[in-house]
Amino acid sequence: MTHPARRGVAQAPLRALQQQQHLYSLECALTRNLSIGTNYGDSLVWLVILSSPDGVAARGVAGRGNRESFRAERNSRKKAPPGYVTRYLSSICMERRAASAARRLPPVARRPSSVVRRPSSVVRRPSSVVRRPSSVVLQAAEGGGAAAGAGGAVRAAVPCRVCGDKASGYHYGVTSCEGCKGFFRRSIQKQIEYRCLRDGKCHVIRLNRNRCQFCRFKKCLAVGMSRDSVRYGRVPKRSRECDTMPELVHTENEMGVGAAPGVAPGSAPGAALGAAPSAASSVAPSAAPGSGAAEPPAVTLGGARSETSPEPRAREADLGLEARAEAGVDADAEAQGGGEEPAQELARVVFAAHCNNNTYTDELRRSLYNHSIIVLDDFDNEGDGTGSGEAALLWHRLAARMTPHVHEVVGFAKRLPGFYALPQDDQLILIKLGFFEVWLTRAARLSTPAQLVFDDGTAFTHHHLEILYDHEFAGAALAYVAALRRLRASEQELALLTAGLLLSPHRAPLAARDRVARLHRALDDALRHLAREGRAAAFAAAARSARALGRRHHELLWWPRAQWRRLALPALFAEVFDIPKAEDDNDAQFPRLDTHNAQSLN
Amino acid sequence: MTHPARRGVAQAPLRALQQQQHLYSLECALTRNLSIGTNYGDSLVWLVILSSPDGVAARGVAGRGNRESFRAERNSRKKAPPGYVTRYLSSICMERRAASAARRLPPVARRPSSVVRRPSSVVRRPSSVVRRPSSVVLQAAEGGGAAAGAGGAVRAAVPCRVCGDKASGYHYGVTSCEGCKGFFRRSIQKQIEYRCLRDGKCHVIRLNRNRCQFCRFKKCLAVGMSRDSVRYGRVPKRSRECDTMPELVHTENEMGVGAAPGVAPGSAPGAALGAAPSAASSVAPSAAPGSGAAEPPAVTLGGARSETSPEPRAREADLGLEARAEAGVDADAEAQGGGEEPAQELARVVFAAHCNNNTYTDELRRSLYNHSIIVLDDFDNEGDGTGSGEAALLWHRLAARMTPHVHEVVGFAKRLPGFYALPQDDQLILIKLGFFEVWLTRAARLSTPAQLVFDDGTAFTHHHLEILYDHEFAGAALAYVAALRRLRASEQELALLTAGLLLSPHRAPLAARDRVARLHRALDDALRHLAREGRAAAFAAAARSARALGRRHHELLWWPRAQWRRLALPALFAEVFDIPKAEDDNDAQFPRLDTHNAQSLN
DNA sequence: GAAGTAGGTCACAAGGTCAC
DNA sequence: GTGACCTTGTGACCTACTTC
Ligand SMILES: [Zn+2]
Ligand SMILES: [Zn+2]
Ligand SMILES: [Zn+2]
Ligand SMILES: [Zn+2]
Repeated sequence: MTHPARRGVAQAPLRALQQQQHLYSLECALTRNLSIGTNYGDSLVWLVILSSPDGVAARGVAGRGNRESFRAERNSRKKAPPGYVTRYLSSICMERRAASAARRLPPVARRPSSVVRRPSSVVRRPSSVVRRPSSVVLQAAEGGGAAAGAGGAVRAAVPCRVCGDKASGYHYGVTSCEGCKGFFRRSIQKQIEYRCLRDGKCHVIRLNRNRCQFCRFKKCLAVGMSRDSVRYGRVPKRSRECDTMPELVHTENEMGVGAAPGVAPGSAPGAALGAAPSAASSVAPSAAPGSGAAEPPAVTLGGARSETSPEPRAREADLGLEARAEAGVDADAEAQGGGEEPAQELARVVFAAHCNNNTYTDELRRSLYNHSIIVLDDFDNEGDGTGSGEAALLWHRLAARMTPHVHEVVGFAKRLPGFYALPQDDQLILIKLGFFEVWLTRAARLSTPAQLVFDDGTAFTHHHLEILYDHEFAGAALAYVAALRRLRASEQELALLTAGLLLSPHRAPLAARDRVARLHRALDDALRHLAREGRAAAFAAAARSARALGRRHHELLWWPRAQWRRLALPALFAEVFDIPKAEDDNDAQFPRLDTHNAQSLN
Repeated sequence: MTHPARRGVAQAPLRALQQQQHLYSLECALTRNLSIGTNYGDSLVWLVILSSPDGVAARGVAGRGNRESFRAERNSRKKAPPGYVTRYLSSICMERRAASAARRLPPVARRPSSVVRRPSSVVRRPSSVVRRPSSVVLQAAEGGGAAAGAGGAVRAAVPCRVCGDKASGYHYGVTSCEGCKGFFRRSIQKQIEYRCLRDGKCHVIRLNRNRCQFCRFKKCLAVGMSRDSVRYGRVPKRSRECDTMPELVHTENEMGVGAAPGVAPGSAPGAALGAAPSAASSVAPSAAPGSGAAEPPAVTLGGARSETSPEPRAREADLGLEARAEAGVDADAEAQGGGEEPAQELARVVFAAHCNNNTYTDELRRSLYNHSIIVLDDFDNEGDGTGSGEAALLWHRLAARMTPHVHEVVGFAKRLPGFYALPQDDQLILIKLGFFEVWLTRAARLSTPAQLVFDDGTAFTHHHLEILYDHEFAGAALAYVAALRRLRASEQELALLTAGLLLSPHRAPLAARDRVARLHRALDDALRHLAREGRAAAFAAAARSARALGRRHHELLWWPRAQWRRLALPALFAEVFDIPKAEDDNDAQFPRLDTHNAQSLN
């Protein structure tokens, strides 16, 4: 665990005290829960509260058998030059044995040929140190092999998440090319200040990546490059793909909800998995139309909708299925827990988890509205001059209100059947990437089509969201909220919906993807069972929208990531969103992007 | 649950806080504290890793049906339906009883406070053991649902003493991860000489362990890694828990220290562990990093003196270590609650309350400094133009870090003998007006004469304070902090001092002023008793300073009070400081008069 | 044997280089 | 400034060996 995946996604500072006693009783936990209601600060409390005796760790990996090893590992020989690909689509099968055995095999003789290599370079190295010949050799070998493989053809290269060029490995936490790797390194080494001459929305692709440093760097941050995400050393064996699940990782950013045209800067096809070909294909289409001048983005866009479901499943846009809520949804009433069928059983458990870890209730909403607490802060009337300052303030306001919910979501997740048994890294990944989606979904309860209302009665309007993120996202988020409201989902449905968002098997590098997929399916079934009629489709659409928003949100985090030092956001908040923070490093700081255009206040 | 409660809470967090809290058993409280202790505690990783769903144990995916596993779940849920609601109100009632009952008994019970307390430390491992990660198999074990109840099997991941990553075993005498093990091996194999590019105080954690070899190696040595500490072969049956002991070693180079001896920054004095010392010495020279140059020297604290106390229990002891020794207080020691004289008895109770509700411990301080986490945000380098914007941001940063402590102070107050019996309004007043003073006093533990350090490692300098308040106040606050540090107060003394600040009879409109006065006097006596010599006078002076600061602070709050709408600070924070907030005007539901309530008290 | 660690291995990525 | 190429450190896994 830990390693690769987590490293990338997770930042774990406080590990220091790892130990934890456990003597809390459930009572205690529940009780404690009460206090959480309030905002802020409960943080730590939760930690303990939820702890179980023995603390822990349930790491996944099925009990006995490792589930059959699917394709027996593609053998040690790395396929294409870069073997990283695999990393993303990790698999669970942990057959240590098998793997090792395999690897142990013919290490394949690496021919020393290359040793000779250009002497010149060697010479200049001042560093004394004994140099390991072996490595050199290897490298050389690699090179050669790679070339060959490439020629072999099909092994399509994995694309750089930033510019789409052929990636050379996993750099700074992201599959990227040499160019972007170098660029990012230089950027963080010296305090460079970039500036975009245009609107700060340049599309970054291989052909024009050097045209706007600002946007390139921004993109780097958006896809998650960070010094904190570096992964050293050999990549854990386990990460191997198994059951395909071609779900692309990120990539398609539909986010269609808002109806707004997706921006899709993130493009960077996540690599359809072993399907080198597939990846290629995905690209192709795009290329065709645009003639490729400078718009690879088109790709994503197109992909957005198409993607998996060609069928009429309500597009998120239509999420607004409206649909009468009645539908006897509350069926759940039979909580009496008799021997019901699994779906119901599951629904009940999830619902319980939801109730115990959620503050955005209808009741709260009523309370807020009743007292007409909803307050639109007249923030905007204030100094708008300093775009950056405004954004900073807003991020803090957001963080202050969102942070407490991290605990809730974690608590919720932990009570979801099967979640706790997943590898810890997976748990972290799921939470980090799913948090926003779940939060937004929950917040929808309180919100209105025009504003996102927090549990303390304050709210953010489209204007605020626009400053925080960008115009499109603001619109999409509010649209999602509105659509969800129109759905009039019951708490039970919401519970299942959010649970599904959390246990989303599509998240990038999940080690136990299949298990997650199974859990997800179960949740899906339960939701479908609960929501009769067309509502099921509506929920599915909502989930898609939420995911798209989540992906986009993740990218839009580039701003706070770049400004982290100045913002100094709450630790937990920073952690969930992979925003660097003081504890993480003492030196290197990110270059400051000029905040102006950086923001999409246009 | 939650909801209902939350509603209430939302309206009056503080009040709610007060009311609840109590029903937790001491156990619970203590436990909770644990996590809090580390402050850092609030990390996502921790949230996920350390806890398990409430009591529910992890359950693997059952053979085939996830459904299966799902089913298992519920028994844990003792309360019927998601018992939401009601919980809040009832709890309040109950708590009344419970509270009184609790209070009534001899505080004695608090036994192991010491033991439990200190989180990080050591003892942790309840169960068996450290299972090396490699044994993946083991991990998998939990597959069966049944396991849950048993609670067996699951073991927490043991952290690397050097970087906090997951340890893979006991290497070179220290529980460490593969990375650190390999790093240390290479380091001692080839005589490498590392150099720190900074001040030699880099915080070493998984995320940045590769950024500074010098500091990593230093840390390795500090925690006791050494070639001759190796332990071969199977581990003797029972010797288990011992290996953790070493803990204290560390390098506590409290600020003061660092500068001092110029040498061995890390020095790892005590090195409770065997081997370490020798190694350490060897390093120091090479590095001689700090060379004192840029240290925050001045600080009086001789710090280094530190522990050495071999015995295990000492650890948390160091908590109060210093003074404590002489005072013979040794609180816990006598936990057995013998019939001591009232003053001591009181001191003990207060100390316990303090320990259970305070994050600003010496340990944390050591940890922060040790890792030189202290980060001066370069905020000021940013746009200073917008004074207002800057201030707003700073207020948010302050609030984000201060808010969590409101809970602590409330918790502390509630455990103070007599406090809970006071009229609720008095309780509120005391807390509202005393909070800042108590907080500042506690924060002094971490701070330096030049900056106010928060528990997340970030800090505010005079400059920042000046922006928040004003020049004079900034200076006075820092001066107070410095003075307090010079006093070298033990935790026991600090506990009594802060208790006195809280139970200050001079606060404006107290209904039960006389009672408060009485309580205050008792505390005062206890403090005087504890602090012999002239220290008593010093403490009295400190208390006066604190009060003065508190008053001034209250006045200086005019700014955030006036700007509340734009700031939208966290609810709890706003409440303690009587800053208007959205919910407040609901009754009036309309106008936003800025200054509005605020002056309720005083 | 079983349990458990030092050391070795070598896939991999951070950084440095230096023609462009 | 960029990025193909190279050097070197890292750390996941193993093997060999030690101690119970
Ligand atoms: Zn690229
Ligand atoms: Zn641009
Ligand atoms: Zn380590
Ligand atoms: Zn260093």
